[in-house]
Amino acid sequence: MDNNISMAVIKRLPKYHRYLRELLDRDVKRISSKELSEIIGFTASQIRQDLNNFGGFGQQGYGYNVEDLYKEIGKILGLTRTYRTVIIGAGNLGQALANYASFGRYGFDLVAIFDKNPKIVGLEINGTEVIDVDLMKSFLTKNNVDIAYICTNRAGAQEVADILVEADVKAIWNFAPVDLKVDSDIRVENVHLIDDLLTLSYFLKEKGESM
Amino acid sequence: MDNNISMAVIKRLPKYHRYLRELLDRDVKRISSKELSEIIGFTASQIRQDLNNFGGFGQQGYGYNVEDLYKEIGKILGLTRTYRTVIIGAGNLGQALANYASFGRYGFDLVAIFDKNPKIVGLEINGTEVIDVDLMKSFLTKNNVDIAYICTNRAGAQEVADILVEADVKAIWNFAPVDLKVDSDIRVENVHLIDDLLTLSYFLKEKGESM
DNA sequence: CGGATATTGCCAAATATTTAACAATTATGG
DNA sequence: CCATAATTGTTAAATATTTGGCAATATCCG
Repeated sequence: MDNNISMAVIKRLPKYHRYLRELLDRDVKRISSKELSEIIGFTASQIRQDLNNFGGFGQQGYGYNVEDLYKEIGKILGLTRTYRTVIIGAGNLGQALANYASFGRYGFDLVAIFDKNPKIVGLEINGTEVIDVDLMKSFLTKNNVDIAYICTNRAGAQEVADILVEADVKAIWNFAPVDLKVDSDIRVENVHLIDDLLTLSYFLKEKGESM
Repeated sequence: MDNNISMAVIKRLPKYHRYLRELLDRDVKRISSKELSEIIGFTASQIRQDLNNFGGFGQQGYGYNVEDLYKEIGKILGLTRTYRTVIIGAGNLGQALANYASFGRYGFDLVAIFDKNPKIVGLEINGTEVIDVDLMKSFLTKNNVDIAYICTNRAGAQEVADILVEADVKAIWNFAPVDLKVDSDIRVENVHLIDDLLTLSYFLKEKGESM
């Protein structure tokens, strides 16, 4: 249906979703591309163009119905169903993600956490059990898992990814500081937190300080 | 000096830095744009064009000296000095960031962690003391701080940001799920982790599953 | 040490993305 | 119920980004 939508547009959709949610919470019923433009920071033209990739959700002379648009974007983003997720690596980051309640609110259900540290295996983190990573493959084949969050260190990440691919997990959200190489029909989002810091320092270096 | 470099280029620099580091670790002395292209996934032409925004680092018939190029990109990214950083909010994410050793390796030194929870105030996390957030402003004015990582919840983030601006912090790395509004001469990177998940679900919804 | 080969830096062409403009349509207020 | 104002969807123009092509120059090897 909606193919050849540019990545630039897709990456803006979550932001629309977020701002519409906020408007909804403030009981705003309607909004024009011009008003939305002022709060979201895109041009009105871009907003109209973006939305029109998916359909004519607005009405001339009126604008967009906030609730309808929110729901439509939710549909486009695939938020009409739930996703089964697992975390691999229960270190600081893995635990932080496990405790992040928001993900659940969007329909991303955490069904298991895997770790190799025997001191952690068996514990519960935010209601989800930590399982020995050696049991991961058998768990994954028995339980249909959609998304895996890789929170291992650099060394373990590729090996984990290979198992995930074999077990037919659909998508990987990778926090290990390496770009994973996987079969092309599995979706991967690599997060390199350090990259953001380097962007900041790029801009900071000029504004000097202690030079 | 190097102004009007496009954001697209700047956002690719950390990736060059990362791959060059890896080549350096593998003792690779020289690399051509063509070879680099194969491992990093950009076109050779783009690599040459990107690098030429900052100077002619290569040599015809030879390619690029890995070590030199790594150092040059480090300079461009501002990695020739250290940056004083603080974390606000010692919840799961704040603690995860505090424990992330890599940041220190790049020269981002954590000098304080702030929290309002009296049970946590006074503790040390990875060698850095947790200080009552009420003392933050006075701390910031006494200690020159470059970058603040906001790891509070949504509600507290904007208030914290206002204090940071007043105390003349140079940059903010914001993990609270809100787009901060700040004075334009302070650099802000907003991280919305949930956005990545929504991008994944966007692509997953088509490939159906439990449909 | 010279010719064949490799490879950059740069410019131009091709694509992609964003912005502007406006006709068509709808709401709104008297 | 009509005239005015608002606002979309869409097309075209303007920008930005990426890719291709190639002269200039350096390496490499016999």
